[in-house]
Amino acid sequence: MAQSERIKPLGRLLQRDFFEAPPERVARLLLGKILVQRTRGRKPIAGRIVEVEAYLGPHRQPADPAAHSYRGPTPRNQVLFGPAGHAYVYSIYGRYFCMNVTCEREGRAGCVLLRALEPVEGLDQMARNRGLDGCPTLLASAAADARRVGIGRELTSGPSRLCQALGITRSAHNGVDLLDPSSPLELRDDGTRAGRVLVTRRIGIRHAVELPLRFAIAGNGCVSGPKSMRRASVFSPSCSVR
DNA sequence: AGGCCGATCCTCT
DNA sequence: GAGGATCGGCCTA
Repeated sequence: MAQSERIKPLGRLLQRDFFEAPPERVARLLLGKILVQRTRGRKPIAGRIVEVEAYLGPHRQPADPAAHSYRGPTPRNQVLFGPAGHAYVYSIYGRYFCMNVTCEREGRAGCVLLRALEPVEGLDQMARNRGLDGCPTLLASAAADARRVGIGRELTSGPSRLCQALGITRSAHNGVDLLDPSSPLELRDDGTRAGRVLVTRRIGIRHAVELPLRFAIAGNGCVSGPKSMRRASVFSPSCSVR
């Protein structure tokens, strides 16, 4: 009974064909899904995906010069050219990691960057992983007030923050299959609908700045970025909120 | 609320 | 040898 109660709220594993589609499509579909991190002998850590960005493979026309795959396969990005539904984890600025989900068939390097989660399970462990456990006030209110107070933003709002909260690293997680029940990282569907979706330009890039490839659950308090990037008017009217 | 800055190191040119 | 899909602290207002 305790087992089924623990597993049920995290839903069922996603299927491969879910990811064998263009990244713009997979990005929207991933909103509301759950990322679960399992470590042997530890309780699972889980968060709901509330913000993502799509990066297009070099086979696309026009190309996406902001994508890591833009100049073709290299040792770092080879996972992107492999099969769909795997984790591409890379290090950035010497201190942090970011996690992507691979899309499309093998040979096509589209992917989706996870930019923010809403904490679902293991909030205390997230706080420890983020180094926030020195603050008793934050820890005490974390579980109950995650949505209202904003501890959720501190924990998992940002591509590197969410990796830190879930203990995701390149050495441990780059290339893992997200659809394998024995994998340390899983993507699951508990039936939650994303609702209205905010569409904007992508954050923090220098090339192809104008493309509307960032997707977030409209109004969700865990979405990252400055306030201007969390409102409905950031991009052209035709693609702001759907 | 928003802007600037430094940390810090791996990857590719 | 340059630069980056970031973050947190500090500043101004």
